[in-house]
Amino acid sequence: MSPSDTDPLWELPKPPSTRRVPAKRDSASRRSGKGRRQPAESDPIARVVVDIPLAHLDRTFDYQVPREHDADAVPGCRVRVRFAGKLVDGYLVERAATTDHTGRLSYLERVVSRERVLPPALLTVCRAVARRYGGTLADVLRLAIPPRHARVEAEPPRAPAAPPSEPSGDGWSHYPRGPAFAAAVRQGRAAHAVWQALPGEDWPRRLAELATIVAGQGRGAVLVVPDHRDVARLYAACAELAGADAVVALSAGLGPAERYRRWLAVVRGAVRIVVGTRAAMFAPVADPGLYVVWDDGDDLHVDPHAPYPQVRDVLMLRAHADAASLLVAGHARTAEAQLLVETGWAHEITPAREVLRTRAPRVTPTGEDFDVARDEAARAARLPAVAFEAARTSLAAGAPVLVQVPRRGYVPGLACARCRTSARCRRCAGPLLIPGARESGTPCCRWCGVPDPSYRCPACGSGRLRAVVIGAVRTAEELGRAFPGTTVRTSGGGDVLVEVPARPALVVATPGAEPVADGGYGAALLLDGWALLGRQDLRAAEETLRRWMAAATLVRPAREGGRVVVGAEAGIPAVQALVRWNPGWHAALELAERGELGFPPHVRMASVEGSPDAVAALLDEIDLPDSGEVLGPVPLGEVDEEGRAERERALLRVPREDGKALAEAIHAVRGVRDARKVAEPVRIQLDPLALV
DNA sequence: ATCGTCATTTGT
DNA sequence: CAAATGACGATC
Repeated sequence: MSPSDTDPLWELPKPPSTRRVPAKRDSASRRSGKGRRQPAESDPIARVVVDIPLAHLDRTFDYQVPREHDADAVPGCRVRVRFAGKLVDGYLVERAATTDHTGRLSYLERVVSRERVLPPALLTVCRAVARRYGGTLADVLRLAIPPRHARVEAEPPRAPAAPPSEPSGDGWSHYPRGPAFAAAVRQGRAAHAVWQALPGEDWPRRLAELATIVAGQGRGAVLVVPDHRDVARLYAACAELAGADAVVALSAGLGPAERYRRWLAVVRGAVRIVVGTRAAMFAPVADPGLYVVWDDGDDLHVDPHAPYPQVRDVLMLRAHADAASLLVAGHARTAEAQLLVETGWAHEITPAREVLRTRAPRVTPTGEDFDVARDEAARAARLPAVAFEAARTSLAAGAPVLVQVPRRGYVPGLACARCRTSARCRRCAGPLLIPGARESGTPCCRWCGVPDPSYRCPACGSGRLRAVVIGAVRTAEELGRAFPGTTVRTSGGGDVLVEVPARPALVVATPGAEPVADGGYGAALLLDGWALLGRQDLRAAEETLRRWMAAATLVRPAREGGRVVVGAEAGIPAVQALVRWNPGWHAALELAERGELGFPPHVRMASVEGSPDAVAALLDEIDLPDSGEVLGPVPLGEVDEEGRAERERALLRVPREDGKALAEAIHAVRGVRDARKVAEPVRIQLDPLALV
């Protein structure tokens, strides 16, 4: 403690004096020195979570509360404590009268501020998330609580918003179960639903209606979307309906001051509706009544920091803990969401078939043997005739055309040369690849490493395999030449358009970066289906459909001429699902298939990644439940002549019901390794999204 | 980083 | 056999 803490005059300039300064410092330091500190009279013990990411220190530690900090040391506040000789940050989670600790207790070094940044409900959530992922509470708290900004904390607090008047929620009448869900939310019942939005649906408005209903009841709502463009749209809708003072937007890139300012408004209970990207999944709204995740299949919903929590899963934990409603929403549907439906945990909210017919665009598949357009320039761009015609018609009608092109950098995989079925390992059903990304050689399983020199396609019996390579991205220029005189705009990478006007233009976008078109696109061309579907990833089909639907939903209804041309064979389930606009059917298929192959979400998996020695050591130490399996390890990245790589990965697999045991095993093995100060890092991720 | 514990070495 | 030294592990 510095003298300035006990002597308010310390830092003021002092008149010249003959008094000896050291004498004054002596008395000040003695007053605050260790020997002189007195414990608070009531509840002198503070239980503290220290901000140290070591698994064996993942518990609370007891300290004494010095009498002078008695009033400030409130549960949930930030503190500084001396821990093993070092000053570290921590959170005071509880005041108590007694301690179990037998040794001497240190005093809290400092109460950073009285602000209760870790209220009990947030602590409960963070503990649950840490348990769920086999991670530490300190790691989760870092994701959940933004860094302090002292000046912002000292500002006058934001005035609490008055409950907004309730909207009608009529927009939900297009969905047979929609009104019932809205009513359940209004009545404060814990309703769970998986919502499939209509094509062209004003989904920000629909979600804003639900959030406003909840806020109207004086309760809170947390709505999480993939990126900041979605945040902007959803925030605007909520602010319009509930009033700007009832809503905050939380997204990355706000800057530390503004981020903390808005977050403080939430934790202080001044706002009822939080709209944000993934970090907002922890937003500590008061009295939560509704949690929403939009487009839960988007990989942006996984936080890239340990323990890598996923938004849908965290919101499920919260909804359960708070007896709040949960809405898993999107145009498409993940296998995980389908599991919620099939187990009866959630109801599905799907559009009425007759409404769907009036809203969906007309979808035309065009496989590999398409008729190339006769037009010379279109031929050069390798445009199928139907695609060329659809685009030309749209442009002639004055409407923009969306062209979806894949991002670069997908890992090529192997598929049957005849029927295109993905090649999978016969032992563990992992994806087959030729090591070293070479043209020829023996295919090996990417998961368990077992070579399969005599692979035969289980679907058609063919023994020939072909690499599914990513086709060259058609450049905007190439397309532009097929439509001379047409404006070509691009959206993707670091340069993402939010909206385009209702004028003729070609809009070339990568998945996830499609701008919204004023009045809708006249057509969308989804031309690189093979590139998307051919990715050697567990989620390739689901992900492809999700991206197609995200693009197709921006197109006008068929009866207004809206057309979607998809560059893939009509027989492929994902194409069928798009044509019939039935993502639920596809998700059910996907889920069933994953069940047969022993994949998530029927099982829980964890990936273990690091140097070969480190991975081997960890696999040796981990105490898996009897039902657990180890797949691999297999090399990652470049492989030398003997098939060795710098890094390896193994997968752990358990039946779903043993997920808890898997998380506990991961936490335990981390504890042992951290305690031994094993330097070699191993990345352990539960429920990894990519299982390439 | 620092402290306490416990085993080992050293001094009587 | 007691005191000094040091390795180790927990860390309030």
